[in-house]
Amino acid sequence: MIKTPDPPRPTDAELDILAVVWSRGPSTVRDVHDAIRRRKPAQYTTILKLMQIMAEKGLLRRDESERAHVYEPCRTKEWTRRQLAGDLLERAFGGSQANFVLGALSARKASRAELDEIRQLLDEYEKGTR
Amino acid sequence: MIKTPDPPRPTDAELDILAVVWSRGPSTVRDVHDAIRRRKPAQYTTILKLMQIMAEKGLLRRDESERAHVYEPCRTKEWTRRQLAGDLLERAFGGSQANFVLGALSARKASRAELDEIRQLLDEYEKGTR
DNA sequence: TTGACACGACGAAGACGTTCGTAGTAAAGT
DNA sequence: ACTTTACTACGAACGTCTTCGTCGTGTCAA
Repeated sequence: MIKTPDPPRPTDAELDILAVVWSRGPSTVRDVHDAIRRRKPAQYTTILKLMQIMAEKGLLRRDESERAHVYEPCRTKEWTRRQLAGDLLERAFGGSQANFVLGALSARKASRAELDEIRQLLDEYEKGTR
Repeated sequence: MIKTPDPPRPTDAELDILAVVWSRGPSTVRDVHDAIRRRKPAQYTTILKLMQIMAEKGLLRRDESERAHVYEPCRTKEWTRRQLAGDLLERAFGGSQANFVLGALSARKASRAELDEIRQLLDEYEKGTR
């Protein structure tokens, strides 16, 4: 059984691309380029090169059966988010989840609905680990 | 009134140094080097260079009145954590604080005490914004 | 068939991050 | 006085990230 090694933490530009693929599903370079272009100027070949590198790194996998290759993430959104959150949690928050949450709340004002959502999430989490 | 521009996001190596200064308070290069050395091999001049660069960037400020310069953060731990959390929140979690919290919880099992701490934090947060 | 177009491959440049060796200098010990 | 030690400063090397231009090739329409 082949154990694919964990891909490295995505860089900033790579995360932008992942965000597009997460929301769009399997995408071509053109799809991603069009999406990113809406928010900031970017050359097509820049996105292409990045996605090729991401495929090498194991962040994306690609289907070459069509002329325009179709890319999708190797790892789920949840897996990658967990890695990123865990990394920041350890490195900047000393592993304190409470401080981590406080960081998120102080970064941006949370709505009432959002707070309720978090509370519900905590309840379910506790239920699951009990 | 002079408005010092926000310093850039600290890099990985820079965050290691900030973590030391956060826990130790104002420190010399030697202090930081000794602390970091305990966890991984590092040359003294590597730490020195990094801290000099951090001072240029506005991440650290230094007091040169003593022979061994004393460094301290320009921004509070809380400010920097807020920046880092906010950055990751937007870029990897689409701004969803609930998903952000879920990421933290799934990265590492939370103890009962930690969950309670988070709940209390939510209550106080809501009280403060009401 | 030929021209316009879309696509992937590739190389290279420039910025940045990280590491370390060397040099210069002041202080402290012998 | 002289040597050793503890600092800072600096430059250089190396890798990584990001960006872009160019090339070759396949596709489609006139």
